Amino acid sequence: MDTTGEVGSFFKSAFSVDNVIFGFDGGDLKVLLIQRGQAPFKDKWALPGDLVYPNEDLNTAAERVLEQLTGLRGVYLEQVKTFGAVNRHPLGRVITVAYISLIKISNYTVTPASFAQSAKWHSIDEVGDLAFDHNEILESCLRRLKRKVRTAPIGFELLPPKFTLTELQQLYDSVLRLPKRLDKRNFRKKILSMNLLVECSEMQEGVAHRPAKLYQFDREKYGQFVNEGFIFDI
Amino acid sequence: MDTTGEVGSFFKSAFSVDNVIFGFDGGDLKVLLIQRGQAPFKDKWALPGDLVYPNEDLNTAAERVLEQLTGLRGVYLEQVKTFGAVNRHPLGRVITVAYISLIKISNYTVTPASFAQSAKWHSIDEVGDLAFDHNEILESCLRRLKRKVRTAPIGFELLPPKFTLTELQQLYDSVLRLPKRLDKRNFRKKILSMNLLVECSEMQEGVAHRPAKLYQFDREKYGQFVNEGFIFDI
DNA sequence: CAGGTTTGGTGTGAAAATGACAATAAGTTC
DNA sequence: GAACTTATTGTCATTTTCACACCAAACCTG
Repeated sequence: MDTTGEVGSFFKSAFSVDNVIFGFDGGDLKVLLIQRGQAPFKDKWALPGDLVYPNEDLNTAAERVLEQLTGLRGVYLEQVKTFGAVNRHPLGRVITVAYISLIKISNYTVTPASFAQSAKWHSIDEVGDLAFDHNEILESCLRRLKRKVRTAPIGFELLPPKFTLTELQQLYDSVLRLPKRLDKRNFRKKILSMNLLVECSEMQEGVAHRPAKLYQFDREKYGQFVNEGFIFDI
Repeated sequence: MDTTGEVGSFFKSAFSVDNVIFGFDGGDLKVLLIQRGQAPFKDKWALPGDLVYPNEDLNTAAERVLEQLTGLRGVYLEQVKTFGAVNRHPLGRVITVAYISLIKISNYTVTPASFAQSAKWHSIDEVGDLAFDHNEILESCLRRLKRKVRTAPIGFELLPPKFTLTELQQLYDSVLRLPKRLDKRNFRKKILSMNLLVECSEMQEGVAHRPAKLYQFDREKYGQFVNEGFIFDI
């Protein structure tokens, strides 16, 4: 970083964070979008985001945006990419840092923050034209999610603490969208062989068929295994 | 992105790009660092970087920094991560977008830009204390390189157009730093089985032992294969 | 030019991982 | 209890991975 000369003349820009909030409800992968209440792009759907406060870290800003919208704290958050095309924002030079967050959709109760006219879950392939360059941002984040879900145990962030193996597989199927769905027997073999899931004593309830066993992801064990060189891979 | 209220009050920040320029000379993996000529951090080694011009895209800025320093254009460039801790820059709020570039070290001839007192290749593990948060940035970029070199054919960007299989393997060994070096026979089998290398008619020259065959990476074939679903993996 | 030195180049077999495949079990509903 | 729905489980063929050692070809030296 160089600071020769008139640094001051450069301080005419702002930066924002935009948050691609993913959720999963057993069917499709979903994104939480807000409908803009003001110009520019009034009434268009957009990613939740905000300008970063002058004395606020980037991650903090992303956490804040998420909390204002959902009331949730301490959820999975990952910086993905920064978008800085000169004219991406009509009101000035604003670059934006895109984040992914993964939340358990059942924990979410509508809390539209003041800046959102309304917020709604959209199926990942029923997202229309978004404000700004948000379609591009969403694309990038989705690609990142697809890669990362196979190399790190982050899929569990989208499921309730206790889940069935079928639910877990459905999650992978919806995120990855492979030409062929995963094979049930092979999937179970693989995920169980990692020894990262612990069987709960309880069973699934309220279903009109044979109830499945519930499992939990063992975060501690995962930490140990990683230290021993284990690499998550599905 | 929200723009309610006094947008103007936020436009007091600047952003920069910092470029982690990797090179390989047959021995260690190297990074190109500059020694700062001014405060802050005068005389400290730092990543080459610069503030982004008001009407300049981020990628363009990264390309510019690279060209000013090395005279090279059109080389591999990848955005890695954005660093925005509030106090990372002593002179104001400056967030920086970190890029990796990979260059063929032999193409590089010292062209210290006006902003650099001097520029020098440093072995990746002989990098001392850097200015700003540049050690952290370098760490991130190195991690990214280690991952990416195994999942995309970017290693070739660090080698001359024609190279021997031994050189290629040495490159992987230096980048990955695995507990055990790669097995020569297995490595050659794997890389050749991808059908991405074409044998040149020429041989290695100027070595005091049996000269090796030279190979070239076939970028076109790689493009085709990717379209057919091929995934590079070493 | 012969012998020594250095790196280049090559194949096999055991073990592990992958991937395709279908029948029975345990509940629910009517 | 009959029909329905989803849960649960194992085998085998194929492919991939990984460990491992020797001869060949060129150069250098004396």
